[in-house]
Amino acid sequence: MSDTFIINPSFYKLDATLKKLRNHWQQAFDKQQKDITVDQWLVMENLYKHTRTTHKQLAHYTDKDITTISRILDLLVKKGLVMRQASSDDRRKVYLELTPAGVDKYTDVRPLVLELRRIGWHGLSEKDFEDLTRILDVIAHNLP
Amino acid sequence: MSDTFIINPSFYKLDATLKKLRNHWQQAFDKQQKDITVDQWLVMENLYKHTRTTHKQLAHYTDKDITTISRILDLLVKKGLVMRQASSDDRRKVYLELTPAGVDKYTDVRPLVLELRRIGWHGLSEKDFEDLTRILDVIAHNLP
DNA sequence: ATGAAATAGTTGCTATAACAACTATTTACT
DNA sequence: AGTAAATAGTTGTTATAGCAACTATTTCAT
Repeated sequence: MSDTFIINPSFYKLDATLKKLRNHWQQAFDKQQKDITVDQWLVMENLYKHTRTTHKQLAHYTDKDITTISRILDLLVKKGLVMRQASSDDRRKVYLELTPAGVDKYTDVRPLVLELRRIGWHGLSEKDFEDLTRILDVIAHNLP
Repeated sequence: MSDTFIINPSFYKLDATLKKLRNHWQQAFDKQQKDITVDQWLVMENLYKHTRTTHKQLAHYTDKDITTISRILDLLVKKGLVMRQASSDDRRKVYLELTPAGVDKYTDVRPLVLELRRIGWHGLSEKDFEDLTRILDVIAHNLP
């Protein structure tokens, strides 16, 4: 990689694209009155996929800080979409579960999310997807 | 783009990589006691490049919300790195300028930033850089 | 010339992000 | 057994992000 590219900002474009993507998703959520944020959706998606999950595991799945997970869950619990259940085998642990209302919310929002992904990838090939994945992996791997 | 890829989360990996990148930069800044955040650095870099800039222009350069710019500048002004100057031709406008201390900070931090970019791009080719740029542009262009 | 609309910037509010400090509990060591 | 270390989770604080509402000023329309 020559210095020409070192001169260019490296995370600026990533940041700008991600913000645009996130805002587009959020506006679509808001327009359809889903009453949920993009990150709350990401958390719920993982709770749907992984049952009997702890805060720590969820933080790993979503690549979020455990403190951030704790606060997002506060909001989801307040909305009645998620339940916290104290573990009996290890009393430090708290298991997380979507409530019936949470499952309803998931099935309600899911089609919109698939459509948004379709829009985001429009005009890109599978090779592009693989390249993007690989490049991001290399960047992440370059960091300790 | 087949449905296989639609199933995969689209912004999750972008978000995860960006967070890792940003944290690595921040930790490097902190370790060398640069006493500045990554986004504050991005703002200063643009103020160095573009003289007599307004808040609005700076928001455009950095792809940040003007309210975010307003608050980042509050911090930079408090640190004595940036000066706000009321415009005489249009009294709504405020011109921004690095103070001498701000220029010193810029020249102090700049080499570290170049090194961090070098690390981030390690193992990637110029073609990778071009592909990444193109793919991100297509994604951004897919959104209204 | 005057009122409406547009523009530049700030402030209030809520959400996400990261670090540090904290509580409670469990595991490991001797 | 008893203490130290590790682990799960919460809370406090600061920064960034975005929206809405606001002030002050300028431009536009008639």
